[in-house]
Amino acid sequence: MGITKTQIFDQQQNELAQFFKILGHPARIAILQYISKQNTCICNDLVEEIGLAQATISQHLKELKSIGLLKGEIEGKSMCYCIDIDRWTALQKNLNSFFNTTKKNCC
Amino acid sequence: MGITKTQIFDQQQNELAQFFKILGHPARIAILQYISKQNTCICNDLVEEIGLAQATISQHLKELKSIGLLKGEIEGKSMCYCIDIDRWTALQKNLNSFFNTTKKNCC
DNA sequence: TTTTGTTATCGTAATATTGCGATATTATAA
DNA sequence: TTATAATATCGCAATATTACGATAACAAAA
Repeated sequence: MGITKTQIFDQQQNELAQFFKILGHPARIAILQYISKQNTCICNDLVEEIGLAQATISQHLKELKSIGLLKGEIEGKSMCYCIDIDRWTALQKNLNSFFNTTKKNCC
Repeated sequence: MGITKTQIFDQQQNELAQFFKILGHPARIAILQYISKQNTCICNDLVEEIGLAQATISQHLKELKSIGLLKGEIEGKSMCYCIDIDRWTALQKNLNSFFNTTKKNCC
């Protein structure tokens, strides 16, 4: 066992859970917060700023990219990772929609 | 390794990540959605509705309770699990605050 | 008191995540 | 071309999560 039974849930539930899951790590929260403070972002900065190994940071960036929250552009010999505003806003809207439609009380 | 280095992040980052993490499972999303549709909630219903074993559902409920999203009241010989509206609203506000303060673009 | 129904907890197996060193890749600089 | 610097990927070890059967706990009904 141990495998999440995604097949018994619908696409909306799986997608929503996936977004939440990716955001559910303090390093990834910290990365997003740090990037949003900068005008440009280089991974190397993050290694010093966050305090995790370069390989680990790279992995977290990859996951944030996987849900479209970050987009990376090659800039010289380093990478410029940026928050994708359109995606960011869409995600926020999505989450709020979940919160607003799922809150009726019962007892 | 494999242990998340919570000590290198601040409380706000860890808490936020914890909320996201708990919401990051389709079964827990489905549970919240189902509860919000009902007027009362009994765990037994959930087992049939969601399609996971009773022990598994109970575990997911426990996690949702751990961040205060659900409160359970004993009602006869079954449990009435409800969404805690105050907590729910506070959490939504919290997440929106994160989204609003963390979105400046760079490139 | 005994039975019955409901939920919680324990123990365990399967899988996923986290983190890092080592190494590959890629682009500029020398 | 050969360094050099930045980022990505691989492989692995440690830990966490997911799921479930078995069983405990507990309250109402018989």
